[in-house]
Amino acid sequence: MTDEGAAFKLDAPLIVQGDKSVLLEVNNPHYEEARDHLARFAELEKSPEYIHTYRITPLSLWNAAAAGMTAEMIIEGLERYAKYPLPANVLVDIYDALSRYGRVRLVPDPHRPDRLRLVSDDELLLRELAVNRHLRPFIVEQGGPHTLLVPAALRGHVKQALVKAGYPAEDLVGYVRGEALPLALRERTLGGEPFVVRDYQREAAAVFWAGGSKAGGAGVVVLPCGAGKTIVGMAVMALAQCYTLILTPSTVAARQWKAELLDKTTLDASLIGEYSGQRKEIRPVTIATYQVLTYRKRRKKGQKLDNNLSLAEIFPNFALFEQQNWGLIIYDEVHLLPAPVFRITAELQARRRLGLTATLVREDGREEDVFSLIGPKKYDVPWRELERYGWIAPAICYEIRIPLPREQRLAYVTAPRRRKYPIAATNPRKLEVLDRLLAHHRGDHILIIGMYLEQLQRVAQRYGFPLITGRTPVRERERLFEAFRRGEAPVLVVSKVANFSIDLPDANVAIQLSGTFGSRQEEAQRLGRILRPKARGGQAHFYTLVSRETIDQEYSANRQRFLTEQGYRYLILYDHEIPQALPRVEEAGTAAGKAGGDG
DNA sequence: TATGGGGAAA
DNA sequence: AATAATTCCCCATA
Repeated sequence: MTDEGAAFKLDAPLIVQGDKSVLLEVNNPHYEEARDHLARFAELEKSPEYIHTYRITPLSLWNAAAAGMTAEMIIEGLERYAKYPLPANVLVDIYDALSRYGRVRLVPDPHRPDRLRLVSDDELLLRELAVNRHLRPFIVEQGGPHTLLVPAALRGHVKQALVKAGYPAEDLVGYVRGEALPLALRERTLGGEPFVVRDYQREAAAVFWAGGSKAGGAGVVVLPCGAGKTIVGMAVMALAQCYTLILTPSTVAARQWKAELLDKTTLDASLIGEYSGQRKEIRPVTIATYQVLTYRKRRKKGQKLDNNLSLAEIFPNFALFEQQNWGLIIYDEVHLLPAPVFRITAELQARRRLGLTATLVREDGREEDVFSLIGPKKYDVPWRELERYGWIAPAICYEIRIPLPREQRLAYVTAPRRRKYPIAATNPRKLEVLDRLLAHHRGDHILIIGMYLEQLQRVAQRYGFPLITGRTPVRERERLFEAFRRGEAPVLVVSKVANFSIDLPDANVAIQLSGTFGSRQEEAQRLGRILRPKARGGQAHFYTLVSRETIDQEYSANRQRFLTEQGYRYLILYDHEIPQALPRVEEAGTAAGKAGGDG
């Protein structure tokens, strides 16, 4: 740092621009501190090799405000890490956004249970909102100079409108208690291991719960993969002591929740139900999949539009929300929440809602709905905090660029658009690099992942590794996973077998031969779930092999962003640098990931 | 109660 | 935007 008060600090990592984008230098010694600060109030937009771009938006600032940040904290941090003085308009906009948060409050109307009062000290603001095009449809009447009256049933819709209008409300209407359900966290798991809730997990639960007050009870806890979001959920359940509905992205996740609840809480198995395609149990604690909820009756030929149908008619399983007096609804992986569940959530504003996720960014861009309908961000923890205590150890990610041999190159350039990707993805030179990576990682637990079955079959045959695809029966999968876990079959070739969730064993190396078109978001999440560092100290590695100068390489840009968002280091290497540029396996744990591979 | 086909999702 | 594989749901059949 140069002397204070100076206009330029050229060794600082950030450039804050007038359009509210923020550039962050990756190779700066203060990169990690600056990233941890930025991540609290800005969204990562792009993350190529050297410069990451973040964007400060009203929504990202409101989330920061909800999690307890002030404008001063945000600005102080920006000033600390910025090369140049902050543009004046950025300062103004930060103060402005933070001052807007909570300037209007939604409170009960003591005389009319069917009404809510939208109140503010700012008379003029209320007048403005009364005629605002988003909000106007919901206003029943003016209830005095500091009050607008809105229908209680439209609580969620009113909050959505207020976000659109630029004045997110603090919701102080309160919640129903729900049917009581006594439960506690256990001090030892079923296996007899001591079970201790980590400080940040306890704190996240406490901040969400806010002593049971109306100020708490709805919002999102953001924690990286592997940081124990389920435990935060259980800790909240232990505070709430009520019937709880848990929504998860898959049946496997649902069963993991059940196993965790049995393992770490005093709940008896008879109190926990699974509501999925296979089972329809409704118990005091019920775990349902998003998919079973969003199931629609097949439409008859004649009827095309759902216009005249109520939500409950379109989605018969939404009835679940009414079948118990739920006091708490937990939305696991809230960034994957399907759109129809937002619609029902708008009607459920009187129930406490906890969202759990590693990232607020959604691929469909509906972050606003998470904010207004589930709730704002209540808690997050900087990466380095978690890493320092060894709670998480994100893998190092390598993108290895491999030229396309002349023959395939020819086919590639002449192929129609839709044939290009398969040609690039199945580049035969990828197998040579794979050879070298396998040699480099001899003795490790390696997963080879791809999306073209033919390519995977070739790999499996070449080395005699077992192959698992969607068609592999569950029993067979389990047998192979078990062999993998025991080290009898240290390398497994897998197609994009289902979220990897079927109890896929931990690996410390994953090699992706061809990427998926699906959600990068999910891809990044999966990675967190499967890549655990070997024993203690050993670093986990993720390699993506892409064909150089093809759309294969283009597609990886998105993946990069999501991986960086989840806290992974991302390095780009070229095929001829393998394996020299890789950290040696024995010292991988200590080699801080700077493999030094610049093209 | 298990199995398989069809369809939708994302 | 496009793309391939896979899951999960329901329902029909045994």
